[in-house]
Amino acid sequence: MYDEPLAPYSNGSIISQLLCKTIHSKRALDESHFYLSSSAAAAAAAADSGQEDQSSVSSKDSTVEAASPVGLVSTGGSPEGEHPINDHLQAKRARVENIIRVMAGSPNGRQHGDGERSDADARDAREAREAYRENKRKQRLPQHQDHSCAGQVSRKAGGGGGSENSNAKDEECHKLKEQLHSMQRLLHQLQEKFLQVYNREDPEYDNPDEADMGAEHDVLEESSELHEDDFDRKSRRAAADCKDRAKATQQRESPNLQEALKQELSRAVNDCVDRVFKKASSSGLDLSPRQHLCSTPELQLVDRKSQQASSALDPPQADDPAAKPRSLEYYDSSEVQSPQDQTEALSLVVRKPAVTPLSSVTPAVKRPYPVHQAPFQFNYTTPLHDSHILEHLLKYGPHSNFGGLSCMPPSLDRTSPDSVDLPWDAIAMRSKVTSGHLGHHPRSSSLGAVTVDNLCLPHVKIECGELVCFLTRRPYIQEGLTPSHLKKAKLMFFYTRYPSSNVLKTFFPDVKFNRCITSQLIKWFSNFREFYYIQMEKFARQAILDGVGEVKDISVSRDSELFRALNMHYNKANDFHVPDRFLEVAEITLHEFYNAITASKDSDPAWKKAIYKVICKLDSDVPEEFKTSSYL
DNA sequence: TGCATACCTG
DNA sequence: CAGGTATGCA
Repeated sequence: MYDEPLAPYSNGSIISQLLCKTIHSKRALDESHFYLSSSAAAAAAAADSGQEDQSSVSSKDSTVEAASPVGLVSTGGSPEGEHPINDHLQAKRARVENIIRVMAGSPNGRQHGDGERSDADARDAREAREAYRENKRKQRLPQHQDHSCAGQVSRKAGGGGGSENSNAKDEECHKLKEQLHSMQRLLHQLQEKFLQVYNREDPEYDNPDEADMGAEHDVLEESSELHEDDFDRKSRRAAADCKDRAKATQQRESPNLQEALKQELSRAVNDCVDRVFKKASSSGLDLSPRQHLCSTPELQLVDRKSQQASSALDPPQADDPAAKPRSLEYYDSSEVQSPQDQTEALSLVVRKPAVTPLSSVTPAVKRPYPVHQAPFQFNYTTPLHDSHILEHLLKYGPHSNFGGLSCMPPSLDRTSPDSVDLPWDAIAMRSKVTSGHLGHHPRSSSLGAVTVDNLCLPHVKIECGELVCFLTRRPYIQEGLTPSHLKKAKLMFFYTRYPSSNVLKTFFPDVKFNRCITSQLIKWFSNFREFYYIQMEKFARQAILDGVGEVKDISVSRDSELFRALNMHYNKANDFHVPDRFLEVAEITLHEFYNAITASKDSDPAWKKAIYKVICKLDSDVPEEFKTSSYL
């Protein structure tokens, strides 16, 4: 949808085009306040939005705005309107692109120049932008305001240009505005992230809510030689700098804005990279990306299926329907067998010798990133394009990646054979352990999401809720019972109606048993029995009502109504073959009820107890397969 | 008493 | 299915 309107500006990336075309109109948009905190912004925005179509007295920004198809200078709104300022804008374009490149990879991450930016790059940028906007659309309520604003500008433009020739033009204008919005959001997010970078460098977070987000803080803190006051001063100064610069640039010309952006972004990124590496190296951490981030089975799987690598390794926006189920399988199959190993789960996380060269892991990478690249690059050993990385950065910020890195154990047992393929779980758990405050923290889900996303697990697109679910219910030893456990219990009921606590512990090895959990499990089976016996009594009475004269005339087969009722209850998905023995037991139970009822024993309040006593002896052994939770 | 289970209810 | 209550046993 963006191709068409941008076609006339095809010699640059979309980012360039957008910047070139519309960066000066930013103040007409609702997010203009991003650059400043004073009323000047509102005034400027109001002035722009209210007058730009009526007067040419507006600032230079408005002049540039005119370069867009809706402007005054270029009457027809043709692209030619740009030419008078081409050099100027191209210089800015190059700088801003450089900013993005700096963020997307290391300064030397890009190996080709601006002129080599391909259509693919532009496409990636567009996709990233779209995906980003898509994400934000769900997160931001005031989003519709953006659209209305854009719509206003668009309409306004049509009238101001005096050219009513086209809905098409309006449409294009509208699209451009939307794109501009996206870009501005991107920039907005960029600045926010970098402000956060500085803020979080403060060992004493001002905002405790973000404490768990700053897992890197733990790392930095350990070996930090900087005095707390230094951090404090620095962060404050940086924040103030940003605001001042933004304000200043708002009031001055756009080159300054870009310069400010460039400087802030570059400085923040570089600073963080340096610091992380410095601290990491001084504390003996191995931040080699391959060791930590490319050793998941998913990636290896992808490696084997290199043809599908690009799609499979696409960042989260590439929805892979099979992704989550597969992840769950990995999880389930990788559980530890012994509850005692629980504390060892940490060591299960990232291991796999992972000496695989980066290039072999990511065969699609055309320009492999150096090892000493920007931190967020660490987490992308996948053939991501800059735009993807940018998106990632915008979504989670460099800190997020630092957080992910810092979640990595200081010393990994890379030779550990029981490499577990569930980095997110493991990481989450480690985070819980190392940072100690992940547990029920409201922001824990964010960290989890970030961590997940940083681990080269593009297929692991986990919603916050799901992640919380994971974090709370399934480290390697289960602390709570899940629907899967319930299902398993139900299937076990086909074998045992009265499982002992030992049996339960044996067949739920991934559950950390405590009094509560045990009670819950026992309660489950109690409920199962309850339903079972209710059905038995019901069908027994029905048989009697139906005139069945003899017990032997009562049988239970897979076609029986009774069996269907039971199967529906315990094996709803009907994906489990109910053992014949269960049919036998059911038939016996039915007979017991029939006999008792026909013998009028049901007048005794405790008449069922005798039946229970019989049935409880009919339990069979639960198959060994049930011991593996992956059986589910 | 404390625990386990059955029974009842929502 | 879980919570609450009742019952029975050691």
